[in-house]
Amino acid sequence: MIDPKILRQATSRVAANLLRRGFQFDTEEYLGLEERRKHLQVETQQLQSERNASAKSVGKAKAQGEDIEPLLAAVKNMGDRLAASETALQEVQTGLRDIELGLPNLLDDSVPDGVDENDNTEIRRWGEATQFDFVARDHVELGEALGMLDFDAASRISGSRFTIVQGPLARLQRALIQFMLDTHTGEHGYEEMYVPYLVHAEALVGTGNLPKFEQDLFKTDTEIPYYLIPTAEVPLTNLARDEIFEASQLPRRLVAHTPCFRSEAGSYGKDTRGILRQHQFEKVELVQFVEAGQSMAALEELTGHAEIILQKLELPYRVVALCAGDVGFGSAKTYDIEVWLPGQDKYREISSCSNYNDFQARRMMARCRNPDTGKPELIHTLNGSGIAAGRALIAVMENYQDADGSIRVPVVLQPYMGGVEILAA
RNA sequence: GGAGAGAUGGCUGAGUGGUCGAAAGCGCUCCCCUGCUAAGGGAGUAAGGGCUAAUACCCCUUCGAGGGUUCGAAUCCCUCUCUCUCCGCCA
Repeated sequence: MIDPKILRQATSRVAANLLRRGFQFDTEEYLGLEERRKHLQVETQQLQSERNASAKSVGKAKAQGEDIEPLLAAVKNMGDRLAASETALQEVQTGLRDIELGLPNLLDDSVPDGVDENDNTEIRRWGEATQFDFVARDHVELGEALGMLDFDAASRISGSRFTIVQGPLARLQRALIQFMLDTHTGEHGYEEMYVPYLVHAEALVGTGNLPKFEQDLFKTDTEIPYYLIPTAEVPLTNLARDEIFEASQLPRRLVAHTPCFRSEAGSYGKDTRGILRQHQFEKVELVQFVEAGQSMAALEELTGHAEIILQKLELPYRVVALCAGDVGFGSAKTYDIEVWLPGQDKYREISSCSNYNDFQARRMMARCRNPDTGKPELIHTLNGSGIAAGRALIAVMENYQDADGSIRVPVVLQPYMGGVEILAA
């Protein structure tokens, strides 16, 4: 959520910023409601104040044994006026909140202009696109030939966009996850967390997934609905909900491995081959809580933490800064890390690192006590994939393939593979 | 799944219709005293919001959440959620 104060004091500036995303902010509607809100709120609070004063005087008179009937008569109609005013106010406030919850975050000034992924800016590259002296196979071909990826079985069990990973390849995915967790906890100062995979709606409102993106989520039809998490960002970031941290507790760095569940509504026909885009995939997620003012530096740092995973795996990648039109709803600035996939002969997203500044913090009341003023202030939240394990598995398969279709195990993963160095049929 | 108890400020814990946003203690902050790794005295110490140039006044809201009764609700009524204890079941 954008700071309501900024919203009402600098409405046109906000609208101009959001327009960079291609988002049309109806300022007329907003300002109209805001004007009504102000009027109604002042009026309601005035009536409440009168109500309180008269109730107090009734109590006082009664305590002194005076006749309270005249007093009661005097305030008789006040209740109705107050109730009407309160109802009207609440309606307007609900309307305003709906608008505010639907507004994307303000973009940071450093975000490049552009409308879609074609306008993203490459920041840096690491490594050289892998070359083979044979025709590179993609992970589907490799996995099926090895007998370690089974799409038919998965579709019989669950339908499309699911996969069965078998044997050593399943272990390789687990090795990737273990390796990532160990690296982030051991070398980057993150605390490992185990978190719920089912959350209630409020948690998703906090991160910005609701109310706008319900169609992307899986939802249970239990009496109290649960949503399957689309990313560990949701439970991890919500750990800051209603908290007031001491400055000494920040920055707080959290990491969790979870499965992620996405309905992929609206992505029909896109990436239908292989395990690139699944309803269920494994991911190691990084989240940071930092003081306002620290978040841009933290974004660089967090992105670096994700990059190191790829460097240690010796997988070539590039980092791109998402352009204004491609930055996600709640993010102020996002870097994507794209790994080289020989099977597709291009770079594909394997991590997305975002600075949400106070956007999520405001929705979930996540604060930190300013040591100078003693007052609570909103923290900034960041998150990034560190990294997507399913896609990392693809990247390892395709970059480490040999002419005979076998797959070498990256050196850093070998300790996690019980000495296995090659996956072969 | 069955039975019972509970949910109050950073913590413990009073408060069953009227100056209660809330006693007391602990903790914390500041000041005073004190020649010693301590004790004593005093003051202060919730969050959100409105108004505003203002982090100044003033005002509103909040005692798990949501409704209701009332001139007035932490206190009474209803619904829900969560926590704890016991029984059953279970990984």
